[in-house]
Amino acid sequence: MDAIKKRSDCPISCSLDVWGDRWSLLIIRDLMFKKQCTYGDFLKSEEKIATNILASRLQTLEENGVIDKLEHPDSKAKVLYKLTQKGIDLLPIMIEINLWANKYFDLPDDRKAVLKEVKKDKEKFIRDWMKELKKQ
Amino acid sequence: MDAIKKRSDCPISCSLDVWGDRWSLLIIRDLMFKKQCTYGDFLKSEEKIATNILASRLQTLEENGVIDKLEHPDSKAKVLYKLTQKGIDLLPIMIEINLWANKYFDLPDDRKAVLKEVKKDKEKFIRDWMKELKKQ
DNA sequence: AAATTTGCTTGCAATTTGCAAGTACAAATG
DNA sequence: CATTTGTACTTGCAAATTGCAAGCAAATTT
Repeated sequence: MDAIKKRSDCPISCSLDVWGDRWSLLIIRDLMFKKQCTYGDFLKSEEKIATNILASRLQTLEENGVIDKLEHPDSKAKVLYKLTQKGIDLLPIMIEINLWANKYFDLPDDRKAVLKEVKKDKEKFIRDWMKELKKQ
Repeated sequence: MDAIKKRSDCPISCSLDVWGDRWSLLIIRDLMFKKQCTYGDFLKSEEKIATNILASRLQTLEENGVIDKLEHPDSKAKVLYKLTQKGIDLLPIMIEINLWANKYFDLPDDRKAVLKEVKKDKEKFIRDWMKELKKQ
């Protein structure tokens, strides 16, 4: 549906064409924290994404190979969304966004605590978290 | 004009509220490569941003302290835009986006070459480039 | 069998985008 | 010094996107 409409060959531009809107990275964030989410999980997030926007973003992210849909083990009515390797590889970007935000916004204490950990050994943190995300 | 309409206290969400649209990071990219740009320079970029969108984004980025306007030494008709420290601090995010894009898109050769350099010593690359950006 | 949950889709008003044209001021040109 | 050109925007408007509310079909629970 959302055809591939590359604006240029610039890496930043290409990346933005995939996830450069106000919502996609929040979906990806949810999947990084929670590993797997249902449609309803995304709707429950703090930012209150509209259901039609969510459906549209999930489709685009899937079409671009960033996320995957899979059957829920408990119920055919539910759908599980998870990150692909391409999605998992966005983790370093996520971390850097967090670190930037930590410098320029006043974040909730629990977030600040995590970022303190990140700073101790960024490489290791990313490596460990990626391993976690790949587990399933 | 664009009032501060935070969707949540999440660092990703706060960051997206500042530069999370299809154009802002391209403006920031231009400033990272070229250090200083005029209004016309931005318009010349490959992605062909519309002039009204450009004006609106420059204003929002300035209001959020990411970029600064300054007088052009040669002419009062020209305006120079540059990154603030807050803008310069987006460099690690930019680098990670580049590295991700390098893994999943086929980039122009010159870009690939730079990223090969980056990978040799990411920390140093960022440090050196930041120093360059701070020079003026 | 009826009610509820789940993952969407549909309709529509409001906002945002994108294109084209216009404007005001500065600077260069003749 | 009058006119053209350059620079940084603004304005108008159609088209696309967003966001809210309601609807819907299949699966599950009661």
